[in-house]
Amino acid sequence: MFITIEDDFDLEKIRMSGQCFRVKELNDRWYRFITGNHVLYIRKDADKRYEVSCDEMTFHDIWHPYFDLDRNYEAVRQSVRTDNEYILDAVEAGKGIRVLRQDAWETLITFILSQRKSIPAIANNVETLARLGGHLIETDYESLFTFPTPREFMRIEMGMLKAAGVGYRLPYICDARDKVSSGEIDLAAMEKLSDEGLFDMLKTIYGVGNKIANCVCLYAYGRISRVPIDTWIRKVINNTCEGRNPFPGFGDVAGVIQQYVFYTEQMRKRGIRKTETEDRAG
DNA sequence: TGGCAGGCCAATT
DNA sequence: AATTGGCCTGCC
Repeated sequence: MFITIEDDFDLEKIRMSGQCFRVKELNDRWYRFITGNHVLYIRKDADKRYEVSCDEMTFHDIWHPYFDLDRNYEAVRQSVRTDNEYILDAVEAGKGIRVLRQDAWETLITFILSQRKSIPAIANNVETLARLGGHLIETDYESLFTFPTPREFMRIEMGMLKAAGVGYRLPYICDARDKVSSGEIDLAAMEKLSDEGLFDMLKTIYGVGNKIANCVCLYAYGRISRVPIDTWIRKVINNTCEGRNPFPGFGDVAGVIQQYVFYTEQMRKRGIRKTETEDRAG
């Protein structure tokens, strides 16, 4: 099936924007996304035109909200008022990124795991958990494992969980698992909380601090005013804003601006690393 | 080979 | 309120 997307939409930038750890670039410019029991294969066909592997109803119900397609990102970009050249450049460089609306449970566990880990290490971890506790789904092209639901997660034996390479985060993910399973944390009901209420509730989980709570607010609940401040964003604040956090100035879309900046830093880091490798080889 | 990675908690001042 | 050490493990 073919669809039209008028607004900013760049699959490669979305993949590299660091929100999601199971996106994969396949052959022939196809991209694969996974959420819950759903798998999407998608590729750009022409300007604003995309080929997708699902039917119209599934796209409308699952992927349209996943890609946050009701929001006008062009308008978000144009709302930016700043004299910070770095941020203006980052907004332009990040054009095409969407802040994905991912499954809250998977986002919670994934970002708990993310602390002091490299992106490849996180991705490997998530795949390991999927194999351990998820269930097999067959697409037309491959078979793969879903991320384990809370119920499935409860069935993973402690020994296996320890061996999954989660390290000192083990008690953190166990606390998240237990609070969600018992209903003490109701991820679905938290949808109706205010941004602050949601943030505070997430922080009651052992191992969830400001950064990770904001990640879940932003990447699972679409709270695009939230700005997770990690080492990269901190570095930008220190280097280009003399330590003064500029993000509150972007108001209710600050989280989107943060995503453009984060993406820019990732690209810069990769560029430097590539150069270093080439230098070493040469 | 070992330093370091998308933080957090707890113990100190 | 602000600062600091320690933490599991795997990737480059």
